[in-house]
Amino acid sequence: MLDPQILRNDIEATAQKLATRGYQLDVEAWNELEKNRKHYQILQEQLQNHRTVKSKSIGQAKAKGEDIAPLMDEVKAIGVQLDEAKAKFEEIQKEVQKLTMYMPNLAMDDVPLGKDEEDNVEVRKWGEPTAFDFEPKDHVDLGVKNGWLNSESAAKLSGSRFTVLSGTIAKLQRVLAQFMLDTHTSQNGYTEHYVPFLVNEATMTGSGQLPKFADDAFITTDEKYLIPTAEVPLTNLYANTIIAKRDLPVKMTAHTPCFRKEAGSYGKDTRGMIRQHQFEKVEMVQIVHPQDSNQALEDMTACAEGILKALEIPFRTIVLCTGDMGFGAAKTYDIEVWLPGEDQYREISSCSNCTDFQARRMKTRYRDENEKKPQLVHTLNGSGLAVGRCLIAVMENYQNQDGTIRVPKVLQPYFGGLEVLN
RNA sequence: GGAGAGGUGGCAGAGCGGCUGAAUGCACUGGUCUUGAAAACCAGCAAGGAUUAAUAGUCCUUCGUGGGUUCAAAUCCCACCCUCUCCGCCA
Repeated sequence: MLDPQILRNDIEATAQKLATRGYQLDVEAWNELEKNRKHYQILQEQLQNHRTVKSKSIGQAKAKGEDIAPLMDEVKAIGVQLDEAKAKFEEIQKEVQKLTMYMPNLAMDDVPLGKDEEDNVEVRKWGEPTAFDFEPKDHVDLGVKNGWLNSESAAKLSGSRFTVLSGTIAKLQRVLAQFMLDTHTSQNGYTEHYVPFLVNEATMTGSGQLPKFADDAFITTDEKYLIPTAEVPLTNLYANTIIAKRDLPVKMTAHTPCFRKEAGSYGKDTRGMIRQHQFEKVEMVQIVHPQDSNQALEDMTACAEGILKALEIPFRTIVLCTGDMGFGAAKTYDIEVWLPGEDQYREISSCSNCTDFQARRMKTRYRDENEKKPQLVHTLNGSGLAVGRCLIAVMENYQNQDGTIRVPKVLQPYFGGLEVLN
């Protein structure tokens, strides 16, 4: 949610900024709505005040043994007016809510302007696309050939966009997640958490998935949502909380499955396990002082990159343009890993600074002795990394001509020294 | 799933129709005392919102959530949610 103050006092500039993100705000209609809001809010509060004052005088009159009948009639009349004003105000508030809850965050000034992924800008590149002296296969061919990967079985069990992993590849995925978690907790200062995979509506709203993206999430019969990312439970751990300034920054990580309907991507990435309804991810979340969020984004992105460097897999990092960023983000870096099977870079991590956008929805604040009131924190989240896609990246980059896969050096201890999977 | 108890400020905990945004204690902040600290004593200390140039003042809201009764609700009624204890079931 945006700061209501800027929507009142700086509507023109805000509308322009929103436009860079593909959100068209009808300024005239907004101003009209805002005018009404102000009128009815003031009216309602005044009537409320009148009633309270009069009601109290009834108590006093009664104590003195005076006749209270005329006073009671008067208060009753105020009550009727109040109910009317209240109803009107609530109606307006609902409209305001409807607009503000669907407005994306504002982009930071250094985010490149653009319409879609075509306008994203590469900021750095690590390594060169892996060279092979044979024609590299993609993860599907490698997986099916070795009995590691089976989408027919998954379809039988569940439907499309699911995969069954078997044998050493199933273990490789587990090991990758563990390696990531170990790295973030022992080297990067994150605290590991185990969190619920089903959350309530308030939690999904706090981090921005609802109400706008209801169609992307799986909902259970008792109104719980399957988490689309661990960002949701991790960030909301601090919903409705005032954090002491000395406890910032909070750095959390978790390994969870993620569930997504992929409603908007029919026919896209249907081959293999690039885009699934269920996938594993290690997530990083930071809650920081507003002054520190820019630096925290750089640090977090470096932590995600660090995993790929340790695995020795080539990647590049891009900064998303205004039009391609997610709803709650003010600035986002995507890390794209090289996939020989596709002969292109594919997203494996997305690290975002959400500034105070989620904090305002969640009411997450920090207390500074120098400030009179608690202030909103900034929140950040980033994949560190998408485990399923990382599995693909290892398979494709570490493949041998005979279809076996070499184990990256840093993972070998997890396999008891094993160097090749077959 | 069944029975019972309960949800009040950062925490603990009173209040059970108007004088209660809420006693008291702890924690926290400032001060007195002290070489310094502790103790003691004094003072302060909820959040959100509207208005406003204002972090000045004024006003509104909030005692789990949502409804209801009433001139007036933390306090009475109803529904729901959550927590705890016991029983049942179960990895």
